[in-house]
Amino acid sequence: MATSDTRTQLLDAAEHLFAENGYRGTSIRAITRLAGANLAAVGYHFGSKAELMAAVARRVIEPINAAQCAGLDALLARTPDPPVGELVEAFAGPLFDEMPAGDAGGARTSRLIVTILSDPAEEARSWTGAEEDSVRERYFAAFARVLPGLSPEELWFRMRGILAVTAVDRLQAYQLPSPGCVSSVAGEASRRWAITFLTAAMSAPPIRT
Amino acid sequence: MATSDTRTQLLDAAEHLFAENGYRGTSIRAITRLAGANLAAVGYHFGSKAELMAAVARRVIEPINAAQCAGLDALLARTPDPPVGELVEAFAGPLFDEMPAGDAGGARTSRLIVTILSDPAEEARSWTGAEEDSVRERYFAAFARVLPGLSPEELWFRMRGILAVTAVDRLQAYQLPSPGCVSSVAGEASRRWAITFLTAAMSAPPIRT
DNA sequence: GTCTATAGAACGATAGAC
DNA sequence: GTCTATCGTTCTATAGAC
Repeated sequence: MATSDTRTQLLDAAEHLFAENGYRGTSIRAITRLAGANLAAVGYHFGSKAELMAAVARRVIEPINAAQCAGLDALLARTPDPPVGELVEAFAGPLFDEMPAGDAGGARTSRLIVTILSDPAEEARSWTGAEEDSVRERYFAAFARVLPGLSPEELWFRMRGILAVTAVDRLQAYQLPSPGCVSSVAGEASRRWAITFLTAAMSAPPIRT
Repeated sequence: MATSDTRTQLLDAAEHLFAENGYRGTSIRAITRLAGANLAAVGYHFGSKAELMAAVARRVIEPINAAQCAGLDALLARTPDPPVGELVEAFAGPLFDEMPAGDAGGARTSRLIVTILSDPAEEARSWTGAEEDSVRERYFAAFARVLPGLSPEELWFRMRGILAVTAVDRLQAYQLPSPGCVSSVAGEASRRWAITFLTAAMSAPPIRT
């Protein structure tokens, strides 16, 4: 791999800094400094700062997508009507699992995903692709089948609720001061809390329209 | 009020642009241009861009806080153990209500709140104050009373879930492409969906530790 | 209280030597 | 594939006239 260990170093550094400071809060100068590379390296390897961010987003999102997809396949192979809780777990679980790349992982990756989903920069519109959309549509169909009373609109609202709770979880833990009696949270407990919380929420009776 | 209609114009313009483009994505040049004011006006009236944002945040958050507070008072005046659903409504409802300032309101205000809560800029740490913390602690105590089986940590997780679902709702609606069969969402329906979703979630049995 | 003018710093991108 | 050097832009903040 003489062909660019630099490329990977840049991806690692960018993932770290974009998660920490957001897209606009991160300069290519800071990225190349952390990566031990030259200022011009981003332009050479990725073309621009926006394309570097797109590559970072792809690398983080791909394993999550694959796990969501595999989980749904495994579930539907057993039965066409899985319990709501197992659907929730297959959909939300991968968002809590450790990411292969990066060091401390968890919290920072969560923050990166929130950045990808919510950064107001115009460039952000191209950070996610058609694959994520198709996975979400497959889950949408599966949920619709086991929750037949829900209108498509309310079901879509609930699925966005899953994303909100899982993606924002650690971000808000990081920013909001908690009441004195609350000790710091363990990652694995947080995963089970989320599945419980969201399974009950998804199973709520539909609104009468 | 010869003494500065400009001040209000700046607040309105800043609220609009910060919600649309985030803190770093908004320049004081854009703010003063939209406000019809001079470039130096921000420095004169607020001291700096960061202090302007703090003022914007205060103006948006204050009525929400007051409504949350009043709702809890009214509830506890009736009974010390209100139903979970009414606690959820008193806590989350104000986040859905129209804001007095600003024009089109709803969706943009939601995005502004997400910016306030999640902007990675270091300045953002001072955008919320002690009052919001104390309101959250009062709700925390009320929820703890009617949901006695929950550990403080799991309860705190669930309260952050409420904030995540309500605050992120319209933001994600704005950014994620929805499945084809989902038509665009009405604001008032979204409020009832959220209360239903969150009441069921808060009422879920606790995790065995 | 409003304006012009500018200081001073940071940024993304790239041309061209090696 | 890596580096230096720099161009052109944009930003916040502020000094000083009115």
